[in-house]
Amino acid sequence: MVSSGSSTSHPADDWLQSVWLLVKLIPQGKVATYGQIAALLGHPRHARHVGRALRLTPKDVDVPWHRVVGSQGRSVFDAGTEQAMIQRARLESEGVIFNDRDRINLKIFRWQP
DNA sequence: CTGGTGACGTCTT
DNA sequence: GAAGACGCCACCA
Repeated sequence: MVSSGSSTSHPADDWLQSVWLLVKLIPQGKVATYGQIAALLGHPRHARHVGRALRLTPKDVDVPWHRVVGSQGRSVFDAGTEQAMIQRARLESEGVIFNDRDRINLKIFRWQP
């Protein structure tokens, strides 16, 4: 059966699937960075593409995107935006502590596969 | 093809 | 430590 590329699978889709799959592995109460996800997938300099993949995540796919933050343990969203507040609320409800400067201590909360 | 853009990261001031 | 410049690369007008 299908051996070579299924007409329905596009290289870009493969990337999206890989990102979603990995992000799903982040346990509750832990976070990962975009760069970390990219590196784990074998593409150290594709942090932005991880973000793109998460942005394209369909609603019917359950992916804990809120557990992915910037390299400084800070949300990449501007404070005040809907996304930023949802992310913070969900993380805090999982036990993640935010700094007085809205920062997460990666030494403690970073996911280590 | 060229240029602008983006759920990022790193280096330099 | 904050802010700006660059780097990276897929995508789109």
